[in-house]
Formats: sequence, structure tokens, C-alpha cells
Amino acid sequence: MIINLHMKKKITLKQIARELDVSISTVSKALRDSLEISEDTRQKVQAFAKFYNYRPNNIALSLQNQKTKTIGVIIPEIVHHFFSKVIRGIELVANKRGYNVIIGLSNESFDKEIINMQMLASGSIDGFILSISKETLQKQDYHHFKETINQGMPIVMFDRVVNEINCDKVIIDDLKGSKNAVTKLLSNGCENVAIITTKDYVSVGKLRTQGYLEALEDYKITPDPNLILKVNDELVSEDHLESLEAEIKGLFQNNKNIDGVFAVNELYAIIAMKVARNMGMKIPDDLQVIGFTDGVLSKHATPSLTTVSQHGQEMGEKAAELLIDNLEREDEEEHFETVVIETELIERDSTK
Amino acid sequence: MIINLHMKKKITLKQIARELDVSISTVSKALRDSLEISEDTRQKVQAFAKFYNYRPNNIALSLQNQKTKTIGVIIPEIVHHFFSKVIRGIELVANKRGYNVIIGLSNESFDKEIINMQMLASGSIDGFILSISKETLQKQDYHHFKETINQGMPIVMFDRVVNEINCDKVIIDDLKGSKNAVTKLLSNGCENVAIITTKDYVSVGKLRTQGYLEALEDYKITPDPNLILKVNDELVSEDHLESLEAEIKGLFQNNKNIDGVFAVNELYAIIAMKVARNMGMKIPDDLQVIGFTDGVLSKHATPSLTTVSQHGQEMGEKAAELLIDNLEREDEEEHFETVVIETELIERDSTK
DNA sequence: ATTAGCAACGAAAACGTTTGCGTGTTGACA
DNA sequence: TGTCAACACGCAAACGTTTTCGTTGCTAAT
Repeated sequence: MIINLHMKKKITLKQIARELDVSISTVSKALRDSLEISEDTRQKVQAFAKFYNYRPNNIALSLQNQKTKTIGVIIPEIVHHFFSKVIRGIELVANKRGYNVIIGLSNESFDKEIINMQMLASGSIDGFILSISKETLQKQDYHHFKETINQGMPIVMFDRVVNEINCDKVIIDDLKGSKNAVTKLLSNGCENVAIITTKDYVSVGKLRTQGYLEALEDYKITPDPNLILKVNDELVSEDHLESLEAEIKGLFQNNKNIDGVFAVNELYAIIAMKVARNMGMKIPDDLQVIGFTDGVLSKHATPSLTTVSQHGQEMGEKAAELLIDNLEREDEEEHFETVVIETELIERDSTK
Repeated sequence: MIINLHMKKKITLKQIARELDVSISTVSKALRDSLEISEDTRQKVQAFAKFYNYRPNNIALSLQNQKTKTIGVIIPEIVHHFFSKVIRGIELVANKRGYNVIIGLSNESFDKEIINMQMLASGSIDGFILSISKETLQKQDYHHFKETINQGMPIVMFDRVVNEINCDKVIIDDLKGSKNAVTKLLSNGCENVAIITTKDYVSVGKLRTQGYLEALEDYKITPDPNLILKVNDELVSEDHLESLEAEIKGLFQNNKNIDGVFAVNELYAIIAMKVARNMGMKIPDDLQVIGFTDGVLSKHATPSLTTVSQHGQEMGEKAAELLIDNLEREDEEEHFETVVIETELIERDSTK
């Protein structure tokens, strides 16, 4: 970068001290309104500092205080309505409490998750907020979380959490949320409710399936294995929409009596509606559909989709609160919370 | 945080030095495979360091090198498909080139934009990638950008840029993109094409309107002011969807002859389709619609929406490349690029 | 025997802060 | 005049690195 004439480089305490012919400590104290410094020099220093737009160097402060006032967030994917809402929540309270947010994307990969955590853990941040990648969940290898915690760096997990790790957690009651949703379908008169879910290693998929089963049980309905579609996760990756459609189409064709669908995420629900419509079914008359997550798709689909809202932003806010509380706690006893964010059934036009 | 017995705190050079009874510099050199150090002690040090999982402290390195290897991103909103795609692009190349990404949200507010930039500019980052907030564009007050640049911190702007500031920029050819879209409508037989756009102070809104006008001109059509709807931006804030709908409904009712709509963003297009359908119009038979941006809504709407893709991820990648190139450039002559990312008309079912 | 040269290591500065403590200069008071 | 506060300020350490420049002790060559 060329040094223009009008370029005001960042100024340091040392430079101010030299210009004003005082010591560095005097400048520092003057700027912090220390009583040790005379009114005279204090004003002189402050005026000078203001004129040159002095700001303390964060890096130096971090090195000194052994705190960065920065929290690291590791998420599997950012192009995702839920995760971006969580980030917004995190950013909101982090900023309010004087913290910055630094983002790492695991891209659902075990290795990238580790790499990212190592980079950030080397001094850049004070603590983590994260949601575990699918690959990690599949491998069930959580040593990097344990090591991080053992090094004294706190972690807050959200949404995709795991019992093996002892730390603060923010989750939704997946079981209750999905049970509510399915109950809604049943009370609306559905007699053959199908579920479109994921493989069991994704904890949320498993729990939501369980909620589905419990709702059926309450209504004395024996679950029909044919009505439980466990979609291959890899198929959702943008490209394989057709195979996803095909799977769902198969579900409908093999079970002509389906009159209700509960999908564990938004996309599955939207696709299900599309497929059903193409097969001549009317929504919500012939088929009622409920999805999970509070994305844009649900709101603007036709018909708009009844859905279980996860309150992503609230999750982010709570996670940040937990982490920062932990970071700033004076009394040092260890105690971890698991906060459950209430879900909410947002009724729209895909149900009666 | 309580000190558990199994807690391995982060270890420093100094501690390694003390344990092995050598000097700090010896440890440092040994770890960096310096020739000054004997094979013997080198192996001893490296083994010890590996055992205790030593990692150099980023903060100390930053202070020393006067570089943080971190880039700051300021965006107006993160719960937005376009911006999250850009971030993904930034993160991708940043990580590949050894940089971290720290996020600040302006929330479309002038003040928050400034606050955020000041926080990050105080040593935390090496350079900025940003998209200007609406309020800033409205105020036309860009002093904070100028000051940042004058302090020697490079900025790359994307999407919402401004001529007054001399820096690297990544934009799309809004004019060309929208002209293409409108031309498509016209060549498809539309005779009365309306545009749903924003107030002019949002540069992209202005340019896209201009593209609309040029396309009409090519077809020797005199623009009808009644067909140009400039929506009040504040109405888009999630809550005011009804007023947005009402405005668009008014457009259709007052101009029964409309057979084509070009909307400067995805949401406007989706709402327009919804309103039209409610008024009994068939898409694409009675009305053809094209939107702008490559969001999820377009893809999964019914009918799916023909749209001008902005290639958000590519924009992010390019912005990061420009910034890091600038940061790592040795020869210091100043030269700023403005990269134009090509748009792409993705044809789907809302056009013939 | 002297010395040049080399191998192996340590001391110290630097990055920008904050802060406990030491020190010098006042003035008042006995 | 001597004593002692109070006041205003500077010194230096500390945070964790890297790197330049010594400083040893030894070997080999003159």
C-alpha cells in the first residue's frame, strides 16, 4: 500500500507519548481518566488522542488480558435459513455484550470441523458455539470437543448436540414438537399419516421420528413401516432433488391412503406438496402437510406450509448468553445447562 | 472454570523452555526446523511440543507481524440467501488461503455499520469486505469508508457499491441482467411489462430500472409510468407483507393489460405471482414473471420462478481473492479493480 | 600455540497495552 | 529548617512470539 500524503496511519500510545513528551504510561492513564494524572496533561493527552482518532489496539489488549472478546461459531452450512437465524441471534447478544463473532464452516465435514476449531482455538477466541457436522455425528468421534474443553475453552452446542460431551447446550424439544405436529394432523382427521425423515444418526431426525410414533400411540394407531420414509441425506445436496422427488413419489404411489404428511424439514415438506399436487391431490383437502423449521419456503409456498418453528434466532441468543455468562463468571464452579427452546406450531394453509 | 485434574491448559514456548532447560529462542527455532539447532535438541523439543499439543498463540503472532490473517465482513443482513452465499464464497477462499472470517451485521443501519467497522478496525482484522447498508446509501455519508482506507486498511465492496469510494469492487451488471430479463419477456410476446422495483437510492434498484427502460426502448415501446412500481423498502421487513401485497394488487387492478412482470428481487416476484393467481390469472399463460437473485424461493415456488442469478458465491470468492491479493501484494502501487460477475437468466416455469 | 571458523545456543528487542510501584517535586506545618 | 503528605509522573514487567545478534566451546588449520 502506497503511503499517500493524506494517510493517517493508526497511532499508538508510544507515538502520542513521544509527541507530547511524556511517558507511555502517562498517556495510557490519562486516557483512562486515572486520578494519578493532572487535569492539565489529561486534557492535553485526550485532545491529542481524539484528534488523531486513537483507538487501543485490540490485539495488544487480547495478549495482555488473555481474552479476545471474540466468540467462535462453527456451523455445518451457512446457506441455510435456520443457521443464519441462529447466527443473527448470536451476533445480536454478542455485540450487545461487547463481543465479536468469528465464523467457521465445517461444510458437514469432520476434518474441516477439526481444522477450523484448531485454527480458532489457538488464541483467536474465548469460546465456541457450534452445531455438530453430520460426518462427525456419523463417526461418533468427539475427541476434538473434549480436548478443546480440557484446554479450558468453553463450548456451547446447539441443535445438533451429543450426550457424550459435558457442556452447555441449547436445543429444541424435537420430540414434543413433532408429537404436537402429528397430533395436530390426527386431530384434524387424518387417519394415515406418513413421516418423511432422515437416517437415525442425525439425532434430530431420530427424535422427530420418535415424536411421530408417540403421537400415533396416543391415538391407538399401530405405526405402519411403509409410511415411514427415511431419506438418504446425501440426496438433499441441491443436485439430487429428482431422486428425492422420486422417493417421495414412490411413497405416495405405494400408499394411496395417505392423507397426512409430517416432514422433518422444510424442503421435504415442500417437495411432498409438489409431488402430491402433481398426482392430483388437493392440499389441504386430500392431504394435509406439516413441516419442520421456520424457513422462507414455508411462508411463501402455495399453499403456505404449516410448520413447527424452531425459533432459530432465540436459540442463537440463548447460546450466546450461556457462553458469555460462562466466560465472565467469577465463581469457578462448573455447572452446565441444557436449555430447551419451546417450539411453536405455526398454522397456515397446508392444514385444515 | 475449575481446574480439573485432567485439564491440559494451553502450553507456551516459555513453559516448554523451562521444562527442557533450554532458552525460549531455542525452542522456537527447534520447532521451526532451524539449522542452528542440533538434531538432538530439535527432536527432543518437537517431541515434547507434540505431546503437549503445542500451537503457537495467534494473538502473539498477530501482534508481532502486525497482521491478523483475518478478514472482516460487514453485511446488512445475514438471514438472506444472497448474502449467505456470498459469505460462503468468502469463507471458502479465505480458508484456502489461511485466513479467518469475522462477521459484522449492520442491520441496514448507518450507526451499526460504523460501530462494527470501528471495533474490527482496531487491530482485529487486516481488511474489509462489505456491502453498504441502505441507511448509509440514503445518507450518502461515506466518511467512515474513507477514513478506514486512509488508515491503510483495504476495503472490497460488493453488490451495493458507491462511486465516491476508490477501492476494489465486485458487482454484477445489474443493467445488463435486467435488460436481458425484460428482453426475454418482450421476445416471449409480452406487450405490457411492469416492473416492481425499489426507491432509487438503492443503486441496484436504480440500475435495474434502467435496464428495464433500455429493453423497452429496444422494442420501441414508450414506458408507461403506471407500470413502474417503486415499493417503499421499509415495507419488506417481514411484517408489512400485507401492504406490499396491497401495493402490487393495486398495480394489477389499475392496469388490467399487464402480461409481464419483472421484479428486482425474489420476494417481489413471488408475491406478484401470488397476487396474480388470486386475481385469477394463469402463469405463465396470462402473465409471465421474472425475478432477480438466486434464492430458494425461486426454485421451489409454484410455478418455479424464472430468475436472474447473481452468483453470490462467486462474488464472495472474487471479493476475497481481490482483498487477499491486495493484502499480500509486495509492490506497493495502488490500483483498484472493479470486477463484474456475469448474471445468468435461469429459465423456469414462470415464463413461456 | 595461535586463530579462524563453525556449531549450538542464549539474550534481548520488538509488537501495544495496562498497572503496581518507585521517585521526584511541591507545599504546609511544626 | 526539617518532616511528611500529597501529587504527578516514569519505570518496568507481563502477555507469547520471532529474529537478530552476540557468546560460548570446540575443531582444525597455520
